[in-house]
Amino acid sequence: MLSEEYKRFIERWGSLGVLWGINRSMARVHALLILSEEPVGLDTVTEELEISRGNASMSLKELRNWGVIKRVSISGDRRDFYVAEPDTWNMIFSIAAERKKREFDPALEALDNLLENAEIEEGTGVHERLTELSDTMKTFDHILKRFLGNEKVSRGLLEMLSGGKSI
Amino acid sequence: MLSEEYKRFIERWGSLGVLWGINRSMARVHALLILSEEPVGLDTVTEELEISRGNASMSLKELRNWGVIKRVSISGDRRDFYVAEPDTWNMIFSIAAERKKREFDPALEALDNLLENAEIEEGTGVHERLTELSDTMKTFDHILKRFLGNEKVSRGLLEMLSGGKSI
DNA sequence: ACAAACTTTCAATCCTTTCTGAATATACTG
DNA sequence: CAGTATATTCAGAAAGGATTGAAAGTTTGT
Repeated sequence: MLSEEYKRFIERWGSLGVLWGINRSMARVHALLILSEEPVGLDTVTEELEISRGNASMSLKELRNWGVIKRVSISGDRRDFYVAEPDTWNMIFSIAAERKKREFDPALEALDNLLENAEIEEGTGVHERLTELSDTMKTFDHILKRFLGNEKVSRGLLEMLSGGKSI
Repeated sequence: MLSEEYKRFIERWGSLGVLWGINRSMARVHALLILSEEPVGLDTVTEELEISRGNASMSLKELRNWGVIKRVSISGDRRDFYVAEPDTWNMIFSIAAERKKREFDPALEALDNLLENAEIEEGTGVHERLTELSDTMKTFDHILKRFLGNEKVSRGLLEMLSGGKSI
């Protein structure tokens, strides 16, 4: 049984989930796992959050796809249990990587597609703007890839940067 | 009158908009401005995109809030016209800053709120995880602030990083 | 092989968000 | 200042997504 404060947090996290492109249920389930001392099973999720089994099951699956929770087994129990990803950097990187894949990559692709297929006259403002946008996004992409691709390196960089050294 | 290829792009950008937390109409309007050689007025938007005036007006307003389009005036014409932000780095930074504000900041706030109000016993796994998550997010926040706060510095860094130097 | 647990699917329903269009406000012109 | 062009707002309609619950399917452990 959850305290009022915990419940409030779960609801708040859930509302935020909508802004994040994951849905309310998923975010609530995630919050529940973050707040749970013990691994959590499907039944607990449905009971505490008052959502259907189907919804709970799907949400857990999606959260696993995002890499922010993990399945664990408890010996002597046949059921599946879940815990939030314990490494918070991992969690943040997983989210960032997943969102890049879903939101950024397709946009860049759409743009390059357009540049290839629509025969936009060179020298026009539109052509110039689109190529510039594509270039800028590619640079961004490049940086994100490096950043998210090599965890250890990134952490080092992050810690260094956050440590007060001027960029 | 837009070519088929342009129309396809606009629709594609619109679908992506949904993933981005801005809605389809806003994203379509944005795409239209990106593709337009000339400044675009409200009427053009409603006609090309076949949306209501109200929707077009709201979308333009929101896009201005995001800082990805600008209002311009054409002498001799009383109406308002709009163009896409011409500086693509600016555009990307605006989007990043806006999204941080909407998605990241409230999450961090919710977390710190919880830590303050719910008296979670120190030494428990939950307490440890929550403080660690908060710390990690604060580091992230710090970096993002620096990065987005000083445009010139960031650009320099970006260009340097993308220029092949190993991190 | 059986049973317990979990997953998937899907139509019906509920809830949210988006869009419309008329009403309202604002700005410009002569 | 009256009249007209333009822009914005907002209540209600429409569309779109999420959730449920039940049924069918799958996996796992004994």
